[in-house]
Order: sequence, then C-alpha cells, then structure tokens
Amino acid sequence: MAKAPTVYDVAEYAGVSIATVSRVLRSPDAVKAETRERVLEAVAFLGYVPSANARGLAVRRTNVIGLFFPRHDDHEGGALPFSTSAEVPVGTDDPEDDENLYYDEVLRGAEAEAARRGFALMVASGADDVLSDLAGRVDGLAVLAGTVPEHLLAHVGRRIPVVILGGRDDEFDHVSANNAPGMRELARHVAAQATTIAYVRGAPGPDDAERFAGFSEAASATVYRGDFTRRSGRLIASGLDELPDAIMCANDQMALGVLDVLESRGIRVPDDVRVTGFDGIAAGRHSRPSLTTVHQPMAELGRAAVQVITARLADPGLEKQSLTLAVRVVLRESCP
Amino acid sequence: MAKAPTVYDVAEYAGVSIATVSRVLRSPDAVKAETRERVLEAVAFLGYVPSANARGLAVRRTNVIGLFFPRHDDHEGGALPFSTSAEVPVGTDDPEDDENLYYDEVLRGAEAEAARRGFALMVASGADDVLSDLAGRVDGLAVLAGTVPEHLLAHVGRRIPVVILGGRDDEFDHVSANNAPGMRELARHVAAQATTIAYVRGAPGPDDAERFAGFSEAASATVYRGDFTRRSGRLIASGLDELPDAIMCANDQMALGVLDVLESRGIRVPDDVRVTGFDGIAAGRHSRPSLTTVHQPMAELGRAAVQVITARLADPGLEKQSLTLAVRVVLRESCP
DNA sequence: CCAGAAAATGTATGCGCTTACAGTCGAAGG
DNA sequence: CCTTCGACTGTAAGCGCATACATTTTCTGG
Repeated sequence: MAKAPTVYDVAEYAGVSIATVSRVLRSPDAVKAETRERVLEAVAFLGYVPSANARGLAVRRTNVIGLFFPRHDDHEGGALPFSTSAEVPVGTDDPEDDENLYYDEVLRGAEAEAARRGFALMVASGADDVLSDLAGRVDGLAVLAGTVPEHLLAHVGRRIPVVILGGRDDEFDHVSANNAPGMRELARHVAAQATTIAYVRGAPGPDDAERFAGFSEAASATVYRGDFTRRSGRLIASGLDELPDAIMCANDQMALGVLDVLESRGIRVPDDVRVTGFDGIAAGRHSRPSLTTVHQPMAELGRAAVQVITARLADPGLEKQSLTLAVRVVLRESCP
Repeated sequence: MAKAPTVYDVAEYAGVSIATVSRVLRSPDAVKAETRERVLEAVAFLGYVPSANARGLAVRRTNVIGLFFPRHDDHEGGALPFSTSAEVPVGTDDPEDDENLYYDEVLRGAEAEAARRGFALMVASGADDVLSDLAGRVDGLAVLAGTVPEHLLAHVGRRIPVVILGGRDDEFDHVSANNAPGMRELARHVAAQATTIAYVRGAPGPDDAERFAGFSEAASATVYRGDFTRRSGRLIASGLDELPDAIMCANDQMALGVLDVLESRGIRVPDDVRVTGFDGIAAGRHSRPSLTTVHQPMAELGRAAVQVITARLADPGLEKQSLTLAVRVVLRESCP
C-alpha cells in the first residue's frame, strides 16, 4: 500500500509518456503492440491500478449509479460473535424475525442491471447529508419515494438525474408498481366472499394512498390506521371488537401481524376470517396460513430504475419518464 | 443538469475565494459566520453539489468501501413487466424459487457497518476487469473467497486493503465463519442417531474443504460431490441406490434439493432419513420439513469485513487480521 | 531514394477540489 | 500612535488522469 503508483510511474518505467500509458488502458488499438506490451508489463510490475477519481474528474463522469435508502436504525452494531473453534452452540430455532427488507430485492435488481450496463452501484443509507454526499459521487440517483425532503431532491436533481422508486412524482422520473389496480383487484376478490371488511392502512404516503384508493374503487370497509410494521398489525388486530369477514392490510408485514394475533386466539383463517396483504414478501409465502397478497416485482423495480437513469444519461433531453410495472394478485391460503 | 456549478461558481457568486467555499463545507468554524451565511446561500441558489471525484483526488481518499461478487449470470435481463392500469393477473402461487442469495445479508451487514463509520458502500459484480475497476474507486475491498484469481488479488492488494470473506487466507486479512467445528458438531448430532450417512460435498473450495474436514472429525460417510446448487442436490438424491440413515449436505441449497426428491418419492423425513444442510438460509426455515442446519452469521460477516478494512485503513501497520465468527447448529424438523 | 500521408507518440492543459502558506485587517497591548 | 498577534481570507500548487493538438516515426507509392 506504500504510495500507489500513478501513470507517471508506469510511464517512466516503460519509457513512454503518460499519454501512451493512458491509451494502452483506454484504447489499446491506438498503440503499437510492442509498446503496449511494455506498458502492460510495467503495470503488472508496479501494481498499477488507475484512480477512478482522477479519471472521473478528467472525463466528468463516474459510471456509478447511486441507490439511497433512509436509515433503518436497527442493527446499531453490537459486538460481533467471535469464536474459537471449540464453542458451537446447538439449539432449536432462532427467534429472530427474518425481516427480509424488501429493498434487498430492489438492490439486487438494480445491481444486476447496472452491471449489465457497465455501471457500478453505490448504496448508501443515512440522513440528508449522506444523500448530498452520495449525489456528488454518482452519475444518477435512485431514491425511495417519500424518504427525502423535497428541497433536497430538487437540489441534487439539478446536478444529476434522479429517479423516484414507488409513489408518483411530477417532477422527477419515476418507476412504480401498479398499486391501485392491484389492490382493487384483490378487493374485488375479497368482496366476492366477504360482507364486512376491515382495511388496515399503513403510514401515510403515496403507497398507502394509492392502495387505499384502489381498494375504495372496489369495496368499502371500516378503516384502521397502521404504520406498515408487523407490530402495528398485531396492535390493530388485538383492538378489534368484533371480527369482520375479512381483514385487508396495506402491506404484508401488517397482515402477518394480524395473523399472529388471530392464531394466538384460535381464530381460524380463512374459515373465520380472511386476511390479505400487499407486497409479496418471502415471509408471506411461508407463513401458516400462507398469505394472499399482491406481488410487486421488486427486483424489476430496481432494474427499471437503472434503465431510466441510463436512458436519461444517454439523452438528457428525454421527456419525463414514468414506468409502471405490473403487479400480480397471488391467492394463497389466507384468502383463497 | 446544465453544467453543474463548481466551487468557482459559488465563490464568485458569494464574492469570496474558492478556499473559503471549501472551508465552509469542510470546516465551517474556520469561517466568519457572516461569510459562511453568504456562501451557503450561494450554494443553495446555484444548486451546488461538490464533486466527490475532485475531492477524492485532492485528499487521496474516497471514503468508499467496495464489495465484490462474482457474476451470478442468471437474471440476464428480459423485458420488464410494464403495465397499464387495467391488467392485473390473478393467480395462485408463483413458481419462482426464492433463491435468496445469502450475500444479500452480507451486503446488508456491510452497508450498515459502513454507514455507521461514515463510509459508502460500492457493490459490483462481474468479471476480473470489473474488480480492477472497483479497486480504483474505493479505499478498501471485500471479496468472497475463491472468486477472484490470486494474482489479481495480489495486484489490487498492493493498492488498497483487501479482506477475504470466508475461507482462510494467509496473505490477506480475512473473516470467516467457524465452518469446520460447526459441521463437526452437527455431524456428532447426526451420528448419534444414524449409522449410515451420505455426505454431499459442494463445489471444491475452502468452504467445501473446511466443512468436510469438520465432518470427518466426527463421522464417516459415503461421499458424493455436488456443486452447492439445489439442482445438484436433486441430482444426487435421485442417483442414490439405497437410502442411508442420514444425508448431510455441505450447504442448505443442496439439502433442499435432496428434500425435493425425497418428498416426491414419498420418503419421510426425518423418519426414514434425516437431512441436514449448512448456512441457515431463510428458505430452510420455511421448508417442509424445515431444515436442520448450521447457521452462519451472514450479516455479521459483512459487518466484520468492514470493520477489518476500516481498522487497517486507520493503521496500515496492523498485523494480519483473521476473524472467525461463531456459528450455531440449528435443529429443525429434518433432523431434530 | 524521396515526398506525402498515415500511424504512433509526446506535450501541455484542465477537470474541481483541498490545503499549506501568505497576506490582510482590526483589536489589544505598550 | 505604533507594534504584535490572532482571526480571516486569498493565492497557488498540486492530486492522477484524459485528450486535443503538436511532433515524430513509419509506411506508401512514384
């Protein structure tokens, strides 16, 4: 690590100019084979790795796309579970909720698409200052709807293309899932077999609003307000005075929370009450009963975001892009 | 996006020198409040976002940590599922394997730790050239064991600290899970209730070797060779002439493949044969029967990797670091 | 063997920022 | 009133690379 070599070092070692070194790396054909060989040897010998910073500065482009998440402040560290070879606890199962955050999938999709297009992906989470910093590092930025103050977005949006994931937006490009119609279809399905319905909303925001709007097109219900967490699902289910025919939740987490409570009370699902969610998280597939839901194509959202960004990068004059990805109602045990 | 403003623009607008602008951003206290105010106004007015490239070049540091994955060449794109509001397919379940790649978790852990320490995380996947490129962009690099040619690692290792995830390594820092002892304990557990054991190895590599070594300490078996994929688990299970008392697999994926075949043949697990895996992936918790396994702390691996890198960044003279994280045998239905 | 064109290489500049160092200016001390 | 010092601010020199342009080398055909 002692003082990383630069083009100058390589050039000197190979007996050429720095321009030639640069050419060998960026347009090899422009250099005579013999010279190229010599430079490559120098590169290998010196352990030269070009600085992307310098390069980016020179070409005014980083080839990196940023993905910003608000801070999920759990996981605040704690000691790592080190081990010497002897200790291996044996136990039954682990209580930990596999709160498989849905954006793992978004992330994966974005990464895959970025890789395909020759971009690297930079992910950062934190507060507003982190977002600003990130914006200075990338060619384009994808942000979850409703997680960043408008003025900040506007600020960084003047420098690089920004795409909003989820929700609607009239200022920036955005990609989202077909929330409202998805919930509408699910509501139709439910309404066909249930008379009284309880609808559990999530934290206020575009997702919550759209899903509720979709629901309202197809049915009506007693409305409760949760916050998208499993806990809030439990809370609300506990507070229910009398059981409706169906409980529809604005997302899977809350629906799972509802199932938790119902199960603990010996209420049968779907016989006594039907339950539905929204998102299509993995946990819902494996719960008992498995959860009827509306599946969102998370990975595709990530991919689409990258596509939108690269498209705008290629042609800044592009008119505002708004992609809507298809959702799918998935009927499972909780409301067949 | 028209020509992003620079320090010069801000300086001119605020009527100060570029040094002052820089100070306002990096050490605000060194600037008189009134001046600072003026600069900040200019920043907001012009939509100024500092270029991390230029900054990085000047301070010779990026504050980014890289995470490299080999290319998982599935997901080769395909059309995105766009949608107009009308179409919402309703169906039962989706066949797709939730191949929740374990490094999602590693990634999440790494990201969390990086954020805590004021670093951003850059993830890239692809071939060797991508790795080199990545190396030029970051202050430190985490790489999965056995996925990068030795000479390449050596090359980039001369520029920045590299930490190997999993496996052993005598050249670089590394963090890994307590593979061998974990498998050893599991094998003891199995051997206590099974006479004939089949052991399914994975693709050759440090993980496979260590797990098998651990197994061998506690039991012996007929050995088969898989490649860590679910498919190979199925294949091997299909080819079994006579059923052993237990089938131990070098990872969960293969174990799930084995379960697939056994179930389709009406063989009862664990009554007729016991099955175990290794890793503790989510799918194993939810399979039927649920899978006995050795749980690796993936997220912690990611966190540890970042810790190791930052530690070395802080003190390059540090002696070689080798962290071993504890694993946990988790007994579930497939081999209680 | 030579002019002229094409290929190969070198020179020099700038990308946007940080920071050592050099002023500037007003207040405190003499 | 002048010096001294500290608080601020400005000047200028890189950081490592790409690239337009200039220069040299090599190749072509006559």
